[in-house]
Amino acid sequence: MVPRGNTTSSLSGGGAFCLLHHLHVSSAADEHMRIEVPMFETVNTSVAFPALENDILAWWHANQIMKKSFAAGDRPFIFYEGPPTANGRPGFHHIISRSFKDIILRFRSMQGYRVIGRREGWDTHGLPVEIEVEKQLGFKGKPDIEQYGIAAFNAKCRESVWDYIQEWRRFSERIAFWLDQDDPYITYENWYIESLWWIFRQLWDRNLLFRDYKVTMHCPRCGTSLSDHEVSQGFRDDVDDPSVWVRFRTKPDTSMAPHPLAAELVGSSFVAWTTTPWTLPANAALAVNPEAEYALVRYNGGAELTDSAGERLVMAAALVPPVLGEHTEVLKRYRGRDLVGLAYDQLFEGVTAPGVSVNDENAYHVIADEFVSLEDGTGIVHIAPAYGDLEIGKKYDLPTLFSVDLSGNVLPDFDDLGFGGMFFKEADPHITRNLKQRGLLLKSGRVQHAYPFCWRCSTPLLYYAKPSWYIRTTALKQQLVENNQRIHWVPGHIQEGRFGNWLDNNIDWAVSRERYWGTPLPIWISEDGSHMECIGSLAELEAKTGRSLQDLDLHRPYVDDVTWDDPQHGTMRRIPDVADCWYDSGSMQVAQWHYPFERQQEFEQGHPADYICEAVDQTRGWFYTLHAIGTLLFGRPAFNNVICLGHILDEHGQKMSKSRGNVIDPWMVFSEYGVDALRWNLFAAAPPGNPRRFSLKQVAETLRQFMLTLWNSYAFFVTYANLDGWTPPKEPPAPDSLALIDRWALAGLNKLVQEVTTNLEAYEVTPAARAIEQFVDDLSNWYVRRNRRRFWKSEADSDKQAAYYTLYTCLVTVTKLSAPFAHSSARRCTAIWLQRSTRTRQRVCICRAGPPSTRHCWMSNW
RNA sequence: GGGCGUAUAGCUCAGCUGGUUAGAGCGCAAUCCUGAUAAGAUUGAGGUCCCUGGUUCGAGUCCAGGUACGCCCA
Repeated sequence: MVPRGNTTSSLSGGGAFCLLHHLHVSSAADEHMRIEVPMFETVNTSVAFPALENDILAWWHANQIMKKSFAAGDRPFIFYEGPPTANGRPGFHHIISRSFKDIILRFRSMQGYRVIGRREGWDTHGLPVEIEVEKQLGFKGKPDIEQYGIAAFNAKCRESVWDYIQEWRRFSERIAFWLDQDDPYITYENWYIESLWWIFRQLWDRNLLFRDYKVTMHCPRCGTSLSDHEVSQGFRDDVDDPSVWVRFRTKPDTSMAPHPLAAELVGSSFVAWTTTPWTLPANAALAVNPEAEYALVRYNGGAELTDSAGERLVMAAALVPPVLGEHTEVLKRYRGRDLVGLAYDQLFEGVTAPGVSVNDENAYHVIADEFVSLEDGTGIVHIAPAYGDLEIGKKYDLPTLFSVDLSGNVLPDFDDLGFGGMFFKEADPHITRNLKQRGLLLKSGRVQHAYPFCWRCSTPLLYYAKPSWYIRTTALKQQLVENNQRIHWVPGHIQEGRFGNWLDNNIDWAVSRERYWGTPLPIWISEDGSHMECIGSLAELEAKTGRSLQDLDLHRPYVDDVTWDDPQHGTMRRIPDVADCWYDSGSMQVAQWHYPFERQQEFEQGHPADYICEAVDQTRGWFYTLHAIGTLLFGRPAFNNVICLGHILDEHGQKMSKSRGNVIDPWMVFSEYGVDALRWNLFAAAPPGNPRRFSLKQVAETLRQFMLTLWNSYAFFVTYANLDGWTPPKEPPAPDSLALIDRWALAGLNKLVQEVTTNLEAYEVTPAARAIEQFVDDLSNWYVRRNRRRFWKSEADSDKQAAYYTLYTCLVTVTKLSAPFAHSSARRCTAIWLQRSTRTRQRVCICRAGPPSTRHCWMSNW
């Protein structure tokens, strides 16, 4: 029979007790009633762990164990919960991160710490949410949203983030991950946003928040720039793209002081290579490497040269053979810098941004710059400032010309040429054909290379020069690097490796998004564009407008309606941008307390975190934004210890994904094997930093090899202890009354306690779990087997007492040690020990049972 | 193209600062045991420690180059 005591009452009234031989109940009226109850609750060897775990869950609920546990402890231990978004279901990988979070927190609780920050956190803003709602409403892009109305759209977003909240809670509870549900931090709350504004204001005041025209990766479908970490998630190798070599015909120089080479190059062409024909109408210059050698060659379309055949082309000398083949004749050689200033005929009529007049004096000339490489292409680079070459454009004062708009469609100016209005990728062949018809296409082909796509919607991205807001992280790069040295990383190589390298190559953080559902950037700009203000609190905004804004929803569109008149600069209006949602989550170190407006003490006590844990994909996500904001605001790291988890793979080493159909349903595992076996397997099977091959076979094996071995060791003990009416002695027996093998077991136990404690304190979970496994194996298959006769014999001599004492001590201690790992079963077992040994019928939560102790005499005397 | 990581028995993994004949569990074969066991004991089969070169008296371990895979960056 499975023990089913999910309440205290079932323990006293359970039928199991009637089976015991020594049970004798005298009159209830008798004050000195002798109840020879069995000391230990009987243990069923055919235990069903899932049922047992559910009983424990019910008991937790009934007795508010979670709350009691949160309130216990004195020394603070700070944890930051990385907020998930509840608009998707919790999956298998969440079991790993939540289990690795939980084990450290439980361990620290048992050591007497009070865990701060053990609360739910919900990441509610951002493109992922918007995309989900757009899908739901059948939208294709931003115009649909505008038409639908921002207010209504954002209301949908606000709802949508709670779609799976109940499932998340059920899930977290089932895997025994305790979070305070009554005090969650939610990134869309006004109070949370106010803290985010405060941070922006701090950065603003220190000139760390700025606007700049920079080339961003722009998703034409989502209508927004993507941050680097978003872009990086969408790179695809082997993207098939056009590869075209284009003739740029030299232009006769009719000026007063003609270029020295102009005359001899009349009638020849520069050859440039590109994989993005759609940028050619935006061409503003051609760039050569100043030091490289260029050649004027005669070329006859690849055919053998005859006396007068062929055209004359200019390109890097070293690249002539790979590009043009062997049938060429070099007529002349030049240094790159000698070509500077030569003019060429523009391919298309350039289009400037509406209302912008540009100086095109410098356009359509050759420039020279070190960045030009000779590794591929022709050594002559086509420059389109608007689509990636903005820095060069600035440097050489080139006009910024456009060929496609922010929706990715070719501008209507090109309607006459037949490709106006086309999506830029579709326009490629039309542009190529146009060049061919005009004799400007030297050759074309296809190329496989890496190209970025939107990580959400798989639309090819555009490099696009747009005004954006940045956090100037590069200004504190040195400090970012130094603070990283103070963080304890598990596994250690992340520190110098992945994270360290990322910091070494730090670039400013593009923090603005031209979207709707997010934290509005608290920047107001005057009508004439000459004056900007950053608002750091609601009170400040009220002061500006002179009215109460207590009922204002700080989201768009409501916040956009808040304006005021500046006496010098006219009406101040908010810029339309919202914040990158990584800014929201990275700021939780401040905003989860609504600091500095409320809960100042909790913030001060709770920064930095002692411990965080997420998967390796957060290196450039949450780990980074936490670190960046911590360093920018407070000059110190935001966290001191971090376990960085590898990804979960299926048993064949393939990534688990819906499309592959190899996703394991967590609930199936819970009901089949139970959470404890699963958790134990995750802790013990492989180090957490490695990618993890997972199979159900492994869980089954953990259940058999470890869980049941431990359980049955209990069962053995309970069976005989109850038969003998054995009770734990108040004082441990003298070491010399113990048999050698007893002392061997206790010494091993002693070592185990130290090993597990040391490892968990170093955030090394796997060695700790493996040590327990080894000990349990030794205990069951060596100690118990060797000593069975001592428990069987009828006389209750000191030898028997010693055996009971030894086994009891080992089991109780192992139970405590394993409580942070496999909480339900451990707690279940502990209930058996503790409640009976103290003769109370109160169940005691093992987290509050105190840490396991070591006895030095065991170490020295066996 | 660059960075980080991984590569040890059929499978999952140990092998610390170089040091006898490279280990464990599972799986496999045989024998035994089983009065807590979904167990266990003993024995056995099973290894080019990814490859190549180098340092060394000695390399799974250190160095260089390469291959494959994973993740990240461009």
